[in-house]
Parts: sequence; C-alpha cells; structure tokens
Amino acid sequence: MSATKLDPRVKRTRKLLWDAILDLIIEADRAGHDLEAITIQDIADRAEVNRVTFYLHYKTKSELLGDAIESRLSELTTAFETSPSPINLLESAKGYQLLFDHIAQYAALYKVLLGERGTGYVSNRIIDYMTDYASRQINLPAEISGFVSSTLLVRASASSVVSIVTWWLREGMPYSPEQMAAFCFQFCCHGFTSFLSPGASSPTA
Amino acid sequence: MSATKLDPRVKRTRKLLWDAILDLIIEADRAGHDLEAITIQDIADRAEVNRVTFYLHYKTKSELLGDAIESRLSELTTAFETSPSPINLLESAKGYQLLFDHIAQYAALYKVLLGERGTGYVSNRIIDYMTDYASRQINLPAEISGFVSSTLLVRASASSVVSIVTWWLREGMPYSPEQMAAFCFQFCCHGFTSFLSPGASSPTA
Amino acid sequence: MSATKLDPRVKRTRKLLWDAILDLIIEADRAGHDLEAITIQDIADRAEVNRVTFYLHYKTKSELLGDAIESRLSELTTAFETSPSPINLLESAKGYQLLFDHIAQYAALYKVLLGERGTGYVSNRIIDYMTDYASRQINLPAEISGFVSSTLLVRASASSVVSIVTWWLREGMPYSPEQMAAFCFQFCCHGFTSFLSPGASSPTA
Amino acid sequence: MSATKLDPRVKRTRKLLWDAILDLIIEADRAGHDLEAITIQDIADRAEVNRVTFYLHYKTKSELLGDAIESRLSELTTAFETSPSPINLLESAKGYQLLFDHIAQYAALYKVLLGERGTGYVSNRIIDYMTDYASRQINLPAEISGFVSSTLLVRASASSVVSIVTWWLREGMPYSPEQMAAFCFQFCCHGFTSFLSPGASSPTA
DNA sequence: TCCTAAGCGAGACGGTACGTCTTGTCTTCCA
DNA sequence: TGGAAGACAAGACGTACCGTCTCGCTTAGGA
Repeated sequence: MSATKLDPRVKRTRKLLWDAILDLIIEADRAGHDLEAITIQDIADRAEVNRVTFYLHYKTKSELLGDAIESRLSELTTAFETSPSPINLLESAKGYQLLFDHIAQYAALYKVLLGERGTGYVSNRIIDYMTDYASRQINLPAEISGFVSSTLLVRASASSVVSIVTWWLREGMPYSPEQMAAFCFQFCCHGFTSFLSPGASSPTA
Repeated sequence: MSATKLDPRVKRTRKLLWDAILDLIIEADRAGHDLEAITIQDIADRAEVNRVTFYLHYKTKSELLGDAIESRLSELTTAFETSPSPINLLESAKGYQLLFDHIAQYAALYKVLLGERGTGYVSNRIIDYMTDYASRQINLPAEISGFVSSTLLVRASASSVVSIVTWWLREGMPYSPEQMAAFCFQFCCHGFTSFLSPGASSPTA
Repeated sequence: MSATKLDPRVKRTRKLLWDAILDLIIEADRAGHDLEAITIQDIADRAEVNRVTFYLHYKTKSELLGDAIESRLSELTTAFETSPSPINLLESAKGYQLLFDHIAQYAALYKVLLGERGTGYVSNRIIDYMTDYASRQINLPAEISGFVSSTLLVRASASSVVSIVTWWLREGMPYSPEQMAAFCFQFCCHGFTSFLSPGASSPTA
Repeated sequence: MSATKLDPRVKRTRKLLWDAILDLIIEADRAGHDLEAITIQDIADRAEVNRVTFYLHYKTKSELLGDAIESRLSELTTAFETSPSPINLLESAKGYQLLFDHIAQYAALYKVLLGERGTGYVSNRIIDYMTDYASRQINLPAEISGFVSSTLLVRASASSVVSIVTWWLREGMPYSPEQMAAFCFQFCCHGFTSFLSPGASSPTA
C-alpha cells in the first residue's frame, strides 16, 4: 500500500524467507518435530540469508509465518474474487470446489498448518474469509429461529468445512476434491441426517 | 496403571504441577502472551516446587500439559459413562448438554486451549472421544450415500460441535449452555438450511 | 607526503573525524564509559558524515585516533622546535614549562588519554619525543656509572615526567603549570631526597 | 572475606578462567593482536568452560582480568608483608629487589600489561600499593619544600619505578633484577644528576 | 533403633537459541 | 570523484531457558 516501491533485494529476501519457513514446516512435520522447534537460524540457513537479515524484515517467527501464509491464501481469495459468475455457497458446490482445489495444491503445507501441531491461525483465517464472503452473498436476517444469530450459523458452517478439510488431509485425501466439495455442500445445507435417509436427495444425483 | 501405589508426595507434586500449568495458561492468555512463552521455571515457581523436580516427573511441558488436560477431560467422559440412561446424539440434546456444561465449568481454560493460541490437541481429544462414543451408540453402515464413510460423517459432525464450542467461548458465551446444546443438536442433524425455512421443526418445539 | 594536493573535501572530512573522536573520548570518559565503547557509527554521527565515508579514509578506529592525536601533539613538538633559545632539560625548567602549558591547554583530552582508561600510546609518544630531544641536546656518554645506559637514564626521567603529568591531571591540576614544571625539573635532576633536606637547593630559589 | 566457603567447583572454574585470560593476553601480544580482540568465547574455549559459565562469575572481561591480576599481584604484596625485617624504600634496595624479582617471574605477562597495549590498570595498582606502603613506612610531613605534597613526591617516585620496570621489560630485560633494583634505589633517592658526577656515591658502594 | 532408600531443594554447569550491536563490504544514486 | 543511503554477511555480545549432574537434607518403612 506504500507509495514507495520496495527495493528488489528486499522483495527477493522476503520471498526466500517465505519459502524457507514453509518448506521447513513441512519437513519438521514429516520428521515428527514440533513447529516451535524450527529456529530462526534454521530459516536463515535454508533461505541462504544471514540470521541478522531475518530481523531486518521480521520481529518474530510468527510474523514471518503470517506473511508467508498470506501469500498462499491470497491465491484462494483471488480465485473467489475473480470468479466469472457469483458464488453462492448455498446453491452450488462451486465455492467448495475452489477451496478443495486450492488445499489439494498445497496439501503438504495445509496438512501441517491445519493439523494437530498447527495453531488455529490458519483455520481462523479461512473461516473468517468464508464467513465474510458468505455473509456478503447470502444476506440473511440478523436473528433466526428464535435465538441464533445468522453470524453464528454461517460461522459454524464455515468451521465445519474447515474441520472436514482437516480430516480429509489427515486421512491422506481418500476422496477427490470434487467428492469432498459435494459432501461439504450437502453437509452444510442439510446436515448429518440428510445422509441417512436412503432416498435422500444426493447433491451428485 | 502400575500395581504399586504412588507415593503420596508424588501425587501431591503432580497435582501442584497440573494446577500450576493450567493457571499459567489462563494467565498467559489474558496477558496476551504465547503459550510457548510459559517456561518450566515458571511452572515450578508457581507450583512452589524445584525446577529439577519437574524433570523427576515429566520429560516435557507437553507431557505435563497432556496429563493436566486429561485430568480435566476425564470429568467429561465420566459424565458420559455414568449417565443413567444411554445417550444418543441423534435423538436428544442431552449429550451436547453434558458437553456445554463441562465447558462452561472450565470456560477460562477451554477458551485458551481451543482458541487461536491453542494447539489442536484438545479439540482432537474431544473430537476423538465424541466420535468413538457416537460410533458405539449409533452403529451406522460403513458406507453411506455412495462414497462417504460413516466415520467421516460422525467425525465431521463432532468437529462442527467443537467449532461451535470454540466460537461460543470466543464470543464470551452469549447464550446459555441449554441454548447451545439445542442449536448443536439441530445443526448436526438437519444442517444449515433447517434454520432458514420459517416452519422448520425447532428442536425446542 | 604525497605530491598531489588533497581534495579540500577530503581535508574537511578528516578534520571532522578528528574532532569527532577527540570530543567523544572526552565525553565517554565523563560518562564513565570505556573508550572501546565508542563505535565508528558514533564517530560518523558526531562528524555528520556517513559511516561508509569513515572507511574511505581509515581502516580502523586506532588509525583515526593516531592521526587525530598527532595533530594535537604536533603543536607541542612545534613549540620545542621553534623555541628561540635551545632548551636544555637539565639546566632550566623551560622545557617542562612548554610541556605543562600544552597539557593544560588540552587538559580534558590528555586526562583521558593518559589516564587509567588510556592505552599507553600517548605516553609513549611523549616519552619518545622527550627522550629523543633530550639526547640530542645533552649528549651523554653511552655508559654511565658502571652499568646503566644513558638512554635508560634519560628515558626513565622522561617517564617520570609523564607519570607526574598523569598524576597532576588525575588530581584535578591542583598546582599551576609553573609549579609543576619546577617540581619536575628538581625531581628529575636531584631525585626524591632533594625535597627532604630542609635547606635543599630549591630550583626556584 | 565471606564466611561461607566457596564451592570447590566455583574455585576451580575461576582458576581456569584466570589462567585462560592471562595466557591469551600473552599470546595475543606475541601475535601482534590487540588485547580487546580477545573474545569471551576465546577465554571460555581456552578455559574449557562454557561461555555462559563465564557470565556466572564475571560481568565483563575487565572484571575477570582484574581478579586474575590480583591473584598475581597478591604474591608481590605477600612478599612485602611477610618480610622478616621492615622494608624502607629510602634506605635499601631490598623493596625494589622484591619488585623486580616478582616482575621477572612473570615477565611475559607484565610485559604486555605494562606495555603500550596495556591499560594503565596494572601500573596504577602497583603504584597505589607502593605509595601506600611507602607512606606507612616513611612518615613524611604533609607539605614539603613550599608547595609539593608528600603524597605527590612518593607517588611520583613510585611512578618512575613502574616506568623503569616497563622500560626494562620492553628492552628485553638487558640487566639483572639486582642491577635494576640498585638503579631504581639510586634514581629515586638522588635523581638523574646523581649518575652524572663521576665520583657520585653509587648505591652499591 | 538405626538406617537406608526415595523425594525433594539447591546450585553449578554445558549447551542452544535468542535478539541486538558493530563491523566491513557492496551497490545505487546524487552533486 | 566524493559522499549519502541502505542492504547485507559475519560474528560477538549478554541473556534466557533447558536438561543433567552432584550434594545434602528430610522422612518414612524395614532390619
């Protein structure tokens, strides 16, 4: 947002740091280590940058991680914003499809960030975005069904979607993104029991 | 599990450590600090125990935290196991009621453990338990609706419940445990859209 | 010594650096800091010069300090060289007078350079000069009194003078330069005991 | 002076640190390096001690150096204090003899500490001690010869002695400690000119 | 009754990482 | 060309925490 263009060296260094921390996160997980065990020296080494240089750009590891994650997530939000037709999460599986495609693309990374060792930061960012986006599209009354706020409803649904994503990654992605998108669509709209009645309207039908 | 009875001093020391870490977690959150910032020295100081004594009982902070959390969660599982009538999560809100009552009792603690600074460990433990319990009670076919495994279905629902719990805590518990239990019940069974149709069967009806 | 005249900008920059380091030395001492604690950045800031510019002129702080000190000491040597009558350190207090006058003029600076925090560099430069000068004037035999070389004798006397200067500065210059010059003259020529015998020939008499 | 006996491990560690820094000082000088160039890591490495352990005992390098030097100097002061007969610096060369013997024993070390790279600390400590000792032995009137305080006189003499020691070390100890002690004795008592008159009373006579 | 084994406090220490500071080099751009 | 401005590598700094060890005290149970 700043008017002054960034020094290309600065841009390059930050990119190196982003790639380094995201790589290391995946590796640490594979090796069964804790994410906190990644040191700033590790990041600097991997980025082939002096440790002090890290501090020229970021105060803390989480600050760097935040930036690095944003650069990934922005690809997802861009997909939503640039969709040719508007995306309604209650009327088609398209939005869920975009989500699962994006997750699948960076599966190794999201597996860690959303997994048991993750910190809730990423899931919250995704939930926040989906809640905002859906609220803009759907336009619900403030209060529904006596007591629940529509925000709670939307947010709870978004949370379930992220939970499902997390489960999917943990299980090794046993279904295709299309199948998962379809499942999410049905689950969000019609809930658990919609899967139980034999003649239920399957979204794939 | 050991046959030999524990030395009462050992028991006392561990209890002191449990209380210490759980207290410190709540305080750290209030002060805006990161949970990782709690040091073993902090815990020992708070427990009024020598730092070395910590190492006589636990290898790592997480090991202690695990034990400490288990001692809390066991109250919840005991509530489920000792219920006079069987609890079916698809037929009544009772199970959700037990859950929200328990969470409410230790709200400050769970707010942190399930919040953005939490580590996914606690939510996973709760999801695991609810999934196991529900699977035992409900007994579904392995495959439903063409592709989804019943485990996914149950787990996804459990995840949504935890997501809702998390939201409730973050928002400062704006509704009563009864209201939340009812909402969860309806949401899990009938999904998002069940709240939208005006004449929908409200679970409180 | 170079034939090519120095760029006036260069001359100016060096002068700025000299003044900066000498000022900072005095301030550091007043503040109770160590001389080593003065950084090149400090010097550049004080000289209102970019830090990199320092490196265009000097490799190290000591190199700069050496140059800066030389520019001060050259005033003293000039006073000796341009004296209308020759200066004999064994026959009058005049040489000592020149020395103490010069020291008094830059007392704050010499107090540091010769003091406990100093490095021996300055005292050695002064002793060297006085020894050289005295040897040229006095022309002693190489060996005196059986074993001592005349150089030792001259040098030891010069050292005592510097020691006395140092003491004088540390004590806050309790006597006038004239008194100190007289004292040095007597002390060098006749030693400690010359002050003890009541009727001793005082050099001021 | 503390009533509580020191932990023998502590004693050992400090001794290791003393030896390390004194060794390194000599080596640094031989290699032409600056004393400031000795890092705390260097000292710790040489002492075969962890760097952090250094900080358990000393705040700064100079603090350690101070202690290390004291342990050397205490040998000299012990020699003075335990002398069977009282030592009068105006009546015999014995005191000077003790000094030069001690210096000779640790010549390599004192050569550096008193040399151009030294910091004035050591010479001041020696001068302080000799001034104190002499003042106690000799008992002079406060004011002598019109203006000079007896302290100045004693101190100036002590300074000359140290200057002579310094010169002796720098020149590679060209005379024996006995010769130097004799020279100091004569120089202090009778001054420069006492060496010039051919029939002057030599102190060895 | 002693005594002996376990729990624990206390402190020294090796080791890793931290965040900061200074140094020296480089590159770009301006007067 | 001299100098300003800024990015960066390199390495030391002083601090914090960790995990291990050794010592010495207490206390309870078995000889």
